[in-house]
Amino acid sequence: MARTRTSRTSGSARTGRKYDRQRTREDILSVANREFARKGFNGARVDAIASQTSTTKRMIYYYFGSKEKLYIAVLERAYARIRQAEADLRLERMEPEAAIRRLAEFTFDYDHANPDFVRLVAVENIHHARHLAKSGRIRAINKTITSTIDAVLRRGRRDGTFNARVSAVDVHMLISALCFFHVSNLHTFGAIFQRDFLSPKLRASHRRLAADFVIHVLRKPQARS
Amino acid sequence: MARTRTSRTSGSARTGRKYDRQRTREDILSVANREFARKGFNGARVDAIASQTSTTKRMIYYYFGSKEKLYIAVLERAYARIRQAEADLRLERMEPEAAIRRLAEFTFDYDHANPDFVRLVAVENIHHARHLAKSGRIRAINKTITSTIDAVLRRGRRDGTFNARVSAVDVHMLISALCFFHVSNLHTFGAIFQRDFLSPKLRASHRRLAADFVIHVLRKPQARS
Amino acid sequence: MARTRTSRTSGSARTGRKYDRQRTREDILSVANREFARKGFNGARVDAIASQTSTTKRMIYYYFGSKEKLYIAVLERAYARIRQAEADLRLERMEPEAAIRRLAEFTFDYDHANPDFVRLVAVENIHHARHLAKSGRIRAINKTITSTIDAVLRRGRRDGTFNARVSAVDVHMLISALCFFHVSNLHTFGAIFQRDFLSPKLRASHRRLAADFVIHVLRKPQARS
Amino acid sequence: MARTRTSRTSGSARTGRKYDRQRTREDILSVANREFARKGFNGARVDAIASQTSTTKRMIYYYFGSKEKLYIAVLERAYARIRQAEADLRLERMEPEAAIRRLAEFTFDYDHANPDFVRLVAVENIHHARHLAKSGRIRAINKTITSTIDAVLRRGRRDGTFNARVSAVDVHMLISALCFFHVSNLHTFGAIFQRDFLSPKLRASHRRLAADFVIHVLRKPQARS
DNA sequence: CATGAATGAGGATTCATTCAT
DNA sequence: AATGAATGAATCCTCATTCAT
Repeated sequence: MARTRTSRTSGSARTGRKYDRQRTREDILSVANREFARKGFNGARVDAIASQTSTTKRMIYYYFGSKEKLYIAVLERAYARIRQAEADLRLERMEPEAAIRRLAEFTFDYDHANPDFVRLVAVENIHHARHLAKSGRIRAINKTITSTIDAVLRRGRRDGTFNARVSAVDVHMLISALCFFHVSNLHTFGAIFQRDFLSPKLRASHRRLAADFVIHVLRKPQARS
Repeated sequence: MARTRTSRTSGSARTGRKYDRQRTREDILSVANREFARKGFNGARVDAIASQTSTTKRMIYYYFGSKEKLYIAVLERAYARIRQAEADLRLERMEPEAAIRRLAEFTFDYDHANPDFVRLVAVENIHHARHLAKSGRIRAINKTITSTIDAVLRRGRRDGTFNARVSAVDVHMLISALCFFHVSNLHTFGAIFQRDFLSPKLRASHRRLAADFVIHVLRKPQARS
Repeated sequence: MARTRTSRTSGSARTGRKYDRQRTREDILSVANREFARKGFNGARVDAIASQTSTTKRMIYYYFGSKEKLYIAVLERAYARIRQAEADLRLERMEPEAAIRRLAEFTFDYDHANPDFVRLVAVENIHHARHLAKSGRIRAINKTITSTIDAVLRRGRRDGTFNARVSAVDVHMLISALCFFHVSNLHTFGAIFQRDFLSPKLRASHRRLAADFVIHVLRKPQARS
Repeated sequence: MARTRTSRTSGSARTGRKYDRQRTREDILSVANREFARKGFNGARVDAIASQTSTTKRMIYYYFGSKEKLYIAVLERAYARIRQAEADLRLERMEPEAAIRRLAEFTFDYDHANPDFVRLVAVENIHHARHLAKSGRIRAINKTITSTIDAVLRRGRRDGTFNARVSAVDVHMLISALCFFHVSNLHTFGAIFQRDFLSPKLRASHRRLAADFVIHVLRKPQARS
């Protein structure tokens, strides 16, 4: 829903649709996402992006204006996607603890299924979130996740499952931390310890650990020092 | 150790040390570490590194051969440093649980005190640890940490404190994951949620959570679901 | 006059004049005149012109064919305007000396009031009048000024006021030279000597000097070396 | 004098002089002067300059940094040259009126002999002297001319030849005005009136006029209104 | 051993113009 | 008659690296 292709009154939309602006944009964004994630902002080549696209380099500038604006558009799309996927979980219908565990597991799975998203965020952190700061849209997009978590936490506190020490942002961060790292640092760990972090067994174990961690932190303290 | 070779035979050493190879190398490495950490491999400029150094760009090539080799040398130095700092902890003298807690807290503190190390590792992951894989030295350097942890775990299992489900690499990874993210993703989180993750209070809380959870995972299971 | 042709036969004229060819053309020409005068031929951007217009870039090409043809049209308009303004002076009704003085003062004032005309002519000279040479119209347009001056000179010679050494083109050139420079070289002089050549006092002085000297040159020689 | 080539301690200077920095710089500046004068700042092509040079485009950037800095260097050189030529006139040794007449004639001749200087100044005026304003050097260079004229004027006033109404900057401007125009507007006048302004006869007449004009303005008023 | 000078190859971006209704 | 969308061909500039003592 939303994103109805060529919803605007373009000449092409009415007729044979030789050019499809939305499809072309999405094509460019998808390729650019991969390139930026794998080479970093500076390592990415506009030429390389163009050649993997059905259009030309000139079109990239026509649609996005500059390498940086393209990069920001890629960031926006990446955040919009994960937040949308989270919204589709319908956490508000679940029991608080089950909801948090589901979110943790989902995050773990999403990060593993979308390593280019993880790397893109890592790239942006290298650059001190300088580009992200320029996009008001990204901040708006990310509003949903904390408010969703917040609602779950509130229910959990009401029914006595959760303690009140941890905020929604904290929970989001704790979940992200464990899930993100397994993907973001996959390569250095692999190279150093020569261990296959993609093995189903290890993944399942880490997935469990991540979920356990958040639940552990959220639970009502029961005689902890 | 081992590095004394060149400095002994250098002509400069005899003539009052106008040029100090080790000092110059270290100067370049230190500056390069910062530049690579803050700009990424491709974003880093050899010119920029040179101009922050007491030597010239030509010397960088003279000493290191290429941008990539310089980068690898920076990586080696960075890993050597953290592993050395860990060795200085003398974990083998502590009680198993205290040792692990100490290691977790140390890692947390080290990552926060050395964000450029964290970023450098992030940068290397962007590049799929391609450069790290080329350096046999780095793998050798990192042997210490797992063997150290392994010894602690063994003692902990012997005295009945720790369970046997978690390996040394697991512990290292868990600790790293819980500490790394707070520094590596500081900027995106800060930009999106406008929260100061450098505040002492928040830092202390995350530090505690990290250490607690590692211990929690290692402890003998006592009726956990 | 003469231009009524197209507007009469245009479809728009019949349908309530949604599009007014003449008005659109004039709009484009006016904006283009400013842009070309301020940026030079190569520095001027068709996009920049379009965006200051009520129409689009496409229309500029539709009406004028190319950047160069637009530029030539701008030149033609600029020359037509000044020659028309001169014709409006009705010099043929004045005494010869008064007529020449009036023309000199008018030229001085016109150049100051229309710096973009002065700059446009300067721009065209940078390009060796290459574009102007292509326009027969411009040559035709400029016929008037010399013939007007010529008539005045003839009267002046007849009544014994003027000598016969100076031609109409000479007078036109002398007047232009004395007036043009103050506007055309305003900026370099200002930047170098930090003096305000737009001050009313200085302007009045230069205006006077210019007019005086033209008369001086034209007058019957009275014992000049 | 001055400009002793390779006076700095360059490696090449000591040996076979394969590369001569000063000569290369001068080569580039000379070609760039022509290109900028004939095409304007925006019309000039760095590629075109390079190909007329004994070096490469890369060297232009190595020596001058950017197209704009090259252009500014060209401007500085152009002003330095004319001011140096003026200094060589030794006006301080002449009678006041002869000195001014000599300066006017020299300026006329210089402008005709160096049309690219005239056009360069015209180009800079198109750009509102924006680049010139960035160069403190140019202002310094131009100090000499006004102080030289000022000394002459002072002598002329003392001996009763000159009136006190006109300043040194005024004189410089009056001289420049008439000489400059004949060169700067050569092409439009030629194209419009199809008259050869380069003919020796016409040139001599204009040269005379220019000198007469300044003297006329400077002379003690003798019964002028 | 040390180094100032030079550079080939490529990189992002712009601009006038045309396509296709 | 009028126009939104698309684009080939430059254009300025940068960067890691090597030359030549």
